[in-house]
Amino acid sequence: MSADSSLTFDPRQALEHAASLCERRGTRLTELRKRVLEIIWNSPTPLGAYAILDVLRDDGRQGAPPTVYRALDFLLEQGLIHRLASLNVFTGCRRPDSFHGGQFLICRDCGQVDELTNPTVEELLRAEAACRRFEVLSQMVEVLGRCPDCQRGAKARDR
Amino acid sequence: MSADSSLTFDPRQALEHAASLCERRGTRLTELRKRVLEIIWNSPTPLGAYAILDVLRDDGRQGAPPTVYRALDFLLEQGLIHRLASLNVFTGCRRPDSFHGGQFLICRDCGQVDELTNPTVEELLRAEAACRRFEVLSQMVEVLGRCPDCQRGAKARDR
DNA sequence: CCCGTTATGTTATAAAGTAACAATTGTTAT
DNA sequence: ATAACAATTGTTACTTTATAACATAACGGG
Repeated sequence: MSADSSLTFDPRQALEHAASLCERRGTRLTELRKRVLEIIWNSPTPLGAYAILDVLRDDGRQGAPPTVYRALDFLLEQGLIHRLASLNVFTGCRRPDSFHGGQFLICRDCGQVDELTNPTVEELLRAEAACRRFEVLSQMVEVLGRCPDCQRGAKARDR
Repeated sequence: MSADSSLTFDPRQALEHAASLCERRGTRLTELRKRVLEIIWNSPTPLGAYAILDVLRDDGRQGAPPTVYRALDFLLEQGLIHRLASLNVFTGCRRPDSFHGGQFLICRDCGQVDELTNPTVEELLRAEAACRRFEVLSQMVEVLGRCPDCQRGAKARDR
């Protein structure tokens, strides 16, 4: 029952956290950027840029792709979201305080994502890079598979 | 000077290896598929689908995007190539015998790629997945950074 | 050789991302 | 306050990446 403040799962909490982080850093979490972050956090599964754009338009706001991509770029720079390259989607970061490479379990069937934070993996990769004199800028780990729910679902259908 | 048969670096060797693998498996490495694999292996850096298509057209062969994507799908299924999701490019697999998730060091500046094969990383991720009852289908690790050459280049330019 | 299967050709279109410039808003210095 | 500058957002147009759908051709076992 730990209230680990370094892990965020609740949209509202994530937004507050993001706001205070940006304030501390002197960067501007504008209305648009905040709204995009909110849209991402409100979604049960990661969203693509155009899905986010659709929600913005439902808001009544005008917008085109660059509107979204610029907001996403900002949020990525601030480490508030991650991009899942294998799916071209974006998901809220649960540990926005410390910059880190993303590690994800991605369900092929339902699209839900679980963010891992295994420091050993990160260190091993850093070590591999170091012994090749390779300078690491970012890491990303994406494990594709099936979540427990979807395994059960598939088994049920098999009967 | 080891002749480690499990590691392929030479295009010709890779093609022969691929051919014998497919024969053993009863899958068909057709002319087109073989040519696409050759194009990928001949390139010093990973290629995008449309770059491959350009080479095919230079060959005089007719072709459209599906031509390439279908060949790539086959090669991916056979584990003969990997896809680098962060760059939308494809690179030859150096260990096509054993199916495995890709682990790559990708140079941001020159685009060159080094394939890692760290079993501990793979095991750690499998363990993380297992304790969450997550069934792993594939893994991908992409470390973005700068290769030694490009670090030197940048430093030289800085002077 | 016939027939079902697999592979390739072809056209069209969807989806993802960016370039370039205009308009607006925020910030700073006077 | 307000001019001047910087940062953000709006807008149009376009590029790159990928797939759907259907036609044609090649292959492989009876």
